Amino acid sequence: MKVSREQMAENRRRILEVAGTLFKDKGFEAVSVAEVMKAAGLTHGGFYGHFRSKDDLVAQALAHALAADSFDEGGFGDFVRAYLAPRHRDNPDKGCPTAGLAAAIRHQTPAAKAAMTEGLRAQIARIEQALPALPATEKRSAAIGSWAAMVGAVILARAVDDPQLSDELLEQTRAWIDASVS
Amino acid sequence: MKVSREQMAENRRRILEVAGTLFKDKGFEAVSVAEVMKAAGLTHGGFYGHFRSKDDLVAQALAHALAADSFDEGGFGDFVRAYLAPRHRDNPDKGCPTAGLAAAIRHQTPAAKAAMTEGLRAQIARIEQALPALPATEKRSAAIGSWAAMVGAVILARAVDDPQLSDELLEQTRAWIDASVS
DNA sequence: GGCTAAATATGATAGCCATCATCTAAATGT
DNA sequence: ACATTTAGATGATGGCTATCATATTTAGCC
Repeated sequence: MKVSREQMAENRRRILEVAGTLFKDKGFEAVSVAEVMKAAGLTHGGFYGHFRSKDDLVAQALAHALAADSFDEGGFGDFVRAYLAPRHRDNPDKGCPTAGLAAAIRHQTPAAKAAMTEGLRAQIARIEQALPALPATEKRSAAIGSWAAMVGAVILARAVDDPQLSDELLEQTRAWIDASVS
Repeated sequence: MKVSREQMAENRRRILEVAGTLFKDKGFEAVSVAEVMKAAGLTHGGFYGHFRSKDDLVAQALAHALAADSFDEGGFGDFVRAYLAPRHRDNPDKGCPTAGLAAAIRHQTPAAKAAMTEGLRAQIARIEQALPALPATEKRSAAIGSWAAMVGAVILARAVDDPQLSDELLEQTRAWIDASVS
């Protein structure tokens, strides 16, 4: 049945939202179009009214998720602490799309790569802003280096079986960033 | 047709090897059992004589790849330079299995996670060995932090569309690690 | 209020893939 | 040399999934 314009717009937004969390949780390939639609409260048929293909959904959901991704107030130290926390590690679906999806982008379409590139650029800029005062050259490398370390640490912490080692990865990476930034 | 014991052992080794490079190149899900067997010079039928399932292959290929992963001579500085090089970024199939596969481990079986855990432990120990003299506490966090940064930087550099930004990610991460370790 | 277009639902279709069954032929042990 | 065992080849099968065709219902417009 047809729905109102706003309904449709909200359906679309919900599809993007739900797709983002599902993708972060299970990966692009492990989530079917039908699953996304069902999670959005719809059936699979309407999908191609909203998106040209699953690849199109992937690219748009990624752009959507990365756009929402921002600094939740607080300074750089708070951000690092929250990012490298067990709570973040243990909830990929609610967490950073870069940590959850960056590695999979390599196998996606150019549009998805473009979205990731923009998201990354923005994130580096945000970190540069938030970083304690430093000479410009050092600031750039501190922003990039610490962001790489944060993303890498969360990915590794999620890949590991042993909770103790996993905790240590987060904690030591935090210590290392703290030490390097001050 | 039956082959000699050694033939079979070598076939098995080749399957593991080839599976490792294919997985690193295209991801676990994008590589079919038949494709692995074909790349190893066999047909798909014999597969289940060697492995219980594709998941079993994944776990064993991962363990195999991580075991081969070692320090190619040289000190810590040389290692970081080679790891954060365009050559490494551009050849995932020949590169570090951690950078290529760590993020996908989260969706794999417990056996695969165990293999990754062991590989990671060994790698951290190797870095601790290679690291310039430092107090023990700092050494541990430097090993973990720099490894997280290296893995994260390569993953991000591979996810990005813009070659200039990608190069910068590698270069600045290297600079940041250099600065932090000395 | 009725007409039309559009959003979603229902119901195929076709391709891919992991796994299994069966066959073939060569290696191994006697 | 022969019998037996077994690695690998060939050829299904069943399940899943992206995508498309068609039907239905209702919003948006006159």
